[in-house]
Amino acid sequence: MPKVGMEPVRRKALVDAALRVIGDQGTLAVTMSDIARRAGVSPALAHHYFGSKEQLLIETVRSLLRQLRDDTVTALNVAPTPREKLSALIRVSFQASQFAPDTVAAWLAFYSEAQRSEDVRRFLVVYARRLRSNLVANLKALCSVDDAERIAEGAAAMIDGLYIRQSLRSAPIGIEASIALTEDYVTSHLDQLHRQGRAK
Amino acid sequence: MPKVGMEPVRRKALVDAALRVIGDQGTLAVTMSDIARRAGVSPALAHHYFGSKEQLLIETVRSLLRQLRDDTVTALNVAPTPREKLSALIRVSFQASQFAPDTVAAWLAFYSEAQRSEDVRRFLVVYARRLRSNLVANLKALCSVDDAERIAEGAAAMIDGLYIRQSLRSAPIGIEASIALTEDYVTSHLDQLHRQGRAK
DNA sequence: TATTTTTGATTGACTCATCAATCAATAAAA
DNA sequence: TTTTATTGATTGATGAGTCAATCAAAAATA
Repeated sequence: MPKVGMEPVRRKALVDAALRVIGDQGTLAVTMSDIARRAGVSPALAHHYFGSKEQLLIETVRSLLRQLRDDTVTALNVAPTPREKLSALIRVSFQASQFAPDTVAAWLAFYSEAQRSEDVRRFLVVYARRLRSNLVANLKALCSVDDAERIAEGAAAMIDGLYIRQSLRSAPIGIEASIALTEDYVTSHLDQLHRQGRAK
Repeated sequence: MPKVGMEPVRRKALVDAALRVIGDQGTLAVTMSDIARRAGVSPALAHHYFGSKEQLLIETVRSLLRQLRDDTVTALNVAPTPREKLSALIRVSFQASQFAPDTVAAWLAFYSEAQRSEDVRRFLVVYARRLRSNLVANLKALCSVDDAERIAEGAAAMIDGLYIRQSLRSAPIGIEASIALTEDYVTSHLDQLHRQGRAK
């Protein structure tokens, strides 16, 4: 069995397994055994490569965020105009992979963990800032900085809120409806500024 | 010490203590000992009255929701017109007691727990439905049912989203700003319908 | 009124299970 | 042979839940 060069393979397998287990159980209170079993290795190996559960969890948030960032960069590159970039940002937030019940559950778990772990909190703050600044940057092309910041704040809140409500699975809102609602928010506010002669 | 009729006193003290400890630590993974200590009794007594940790936690969500419901009823009674009732609903959501960091942390923890506990989930679904139906009921007086449902969905999402973002304490949005953003959302959409002649 | 009995309140000590973390041992490649 | 990968076995800590025993108020009885 033992082959050389397994480290990166195992690390990735363990991080992926962690995300799946966390999504499944909807909590960070999963055991190293659960994660290791899902990754097909022994718990001891997980400790060997990550040192501690905390560290594995941190790598897991990091990985989730990296995925989202990469998707965002790609989507932004494809969209030509500021207005289309705004739509792209919204679409990426609700894309299937992000909006799947398991992923939503994992996000929620990380938000909760951020109350305790300064490291996890820092990562989530980075995500919040990035979304906000992407929105502001493109809104600025369409209205004043002040208005851009206000609209960005609202849109970001609406995106996060739709996630939370998705997590309850009571009246599943659906990807399309979520996108429409957020698009509508942005459009409606930009239109309003337009009528008031405050748009660019 | 032992006096008769302590049961209701202890139950309340324990539920209150649970909420405080959960808010403090930002997680439901608190020990019965922590809760009992905060309530000034032994862990055994907590078990005696609630049977299990799960049950104490359920009573705690129930209590949080009851508080919110009572505040909502009061606020709605004071507001005379539908439009003012809408403002009242928004204001209650962000009132100081609900928006305090500890309370926000507790809400988040419960949302996360809802992924596991069907009981907790049910309570949160009730909250979500109640907010939605209160919003719809008053919006219906101002626009069509379809529009009312759409706007209610958006406003509810925005409220929940502002909570989440509050929990990160990165760029604290503040009570006033949160209320303004949500008010703005409702006003702006109602105005839009008005211009399109779709308002009542 | 004085005494006994009953009952609710309360806890310390204990059990049992779980889990993160460690480590010594093994196996395969280099 | 040295290094890397891997695990089974073990440990130490923690925490939920149980239980038998204690204490004092209240109720019943004399």
